[in-house]
Amino acid sequence: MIEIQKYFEKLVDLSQNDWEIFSSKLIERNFSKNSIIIKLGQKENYLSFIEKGVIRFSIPHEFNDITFDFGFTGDFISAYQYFLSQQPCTYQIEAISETTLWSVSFADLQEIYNTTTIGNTIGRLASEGLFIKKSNREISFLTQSAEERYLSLIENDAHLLQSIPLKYLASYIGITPQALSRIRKRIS
Amino acid sequence: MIEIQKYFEKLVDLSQNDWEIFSSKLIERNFSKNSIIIKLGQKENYLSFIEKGVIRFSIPHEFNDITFDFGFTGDFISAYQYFLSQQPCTYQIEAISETTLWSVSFADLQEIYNTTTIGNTIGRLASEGLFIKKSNREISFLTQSAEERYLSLIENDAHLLQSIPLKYLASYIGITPQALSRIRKRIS
DNA sequence: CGCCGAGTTGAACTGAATCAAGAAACGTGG
DNA sequence: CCACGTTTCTTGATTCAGTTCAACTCGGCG
Repeated sequence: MIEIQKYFEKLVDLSQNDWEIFSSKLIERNFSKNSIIIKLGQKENYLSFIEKGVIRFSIPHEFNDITFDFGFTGDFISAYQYFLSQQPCTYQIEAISETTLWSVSFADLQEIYNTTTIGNTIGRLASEGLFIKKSNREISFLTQSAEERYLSLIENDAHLLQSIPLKYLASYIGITPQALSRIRKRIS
Repeated sequence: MIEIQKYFEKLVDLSQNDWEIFSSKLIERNFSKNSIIIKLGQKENYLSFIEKGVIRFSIPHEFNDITFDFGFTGDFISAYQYFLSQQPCTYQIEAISETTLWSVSFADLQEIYNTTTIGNTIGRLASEGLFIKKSNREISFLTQSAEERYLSLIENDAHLLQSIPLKYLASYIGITPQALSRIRKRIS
């Protein structure tokens, strides 16, 4: 439970009591490479913290699927709108590498909201962070070329991207694997 | 104050008391066509409801600016991440048509959170709605062509878009005004 | 060993950008 | 209320980034 504790220490002033309540609700979940964390049509019952690993979010589209997001060690992840609404997911989450998650269930999170002073802060930070991530991505689609999007991607997370197949990166950027292969060749 | 009351009646069960507290904090603000609601670099002090009008969000980019969002009658709007963080805005909000807003200040909203049972629901609905809007937009950039994005745009808000100059729509879709002009010609 | 999916490379094609010029609409001042 | 200048929209010609289809290579795995 090292990473998640570090995460909170950096962000908020967590009392011993609050941390004990919160951490007692955390469930460790392990996923092997290429296994599915949330299947299409399932309910999302967890808000999860990535202790270790890389995951991808995808939606089915025509014959392939489209990768629209990644999660790395130290990120909070969830099929968030479906977690909140408790409706079946229209997308899928899977582990790209060996992954360990600390997960809080929907019911336990409600309890945390009610019994700790930090609960609402956690919820707010989660949704705020997700919103900002999507906002930045919107701007990148409007202002950057595919090549520029690729460059800012590797600039931020160069080492993390080693483990991600090119075809997923291409999809995330919004181009075909062929086009990304040529971009890599051109800039190298 | 007709539209905003209708909005809440549809969504949540608002007690007479809560509504009185909430509505007593609402400030009416009027903007003429092409006037600026939030200037670049300003602090966003309000979460606002559009009683009537059309607004656009833009960021400066090279010589023009880029329109990345619109707000219509019945929407909640704010430079939300800057409202939350109380940092200076990196984008601008302006009225495209004659606009009336009902605005709650940051300080008053904190008070509403503390004194009404509905406060947190309002905050959650606001951020949830904003997150879902951005998520849908992300998918549209990954799965749709410019023409398809234009078609789904006019499908949803055909009448509202009459008042919006083509160049803003083009920018929002992610293409040049010339390209949108040609798309319109082709599909008409 | 042979197969299969992932990545690379090539050639033809296409949607959109860019540069440029003209037409239409819009607002402002006389 | 019209005349003028400015901005917005349209249209054309050219260029370019990325798609599509196809063939080939490479590495992992049964």
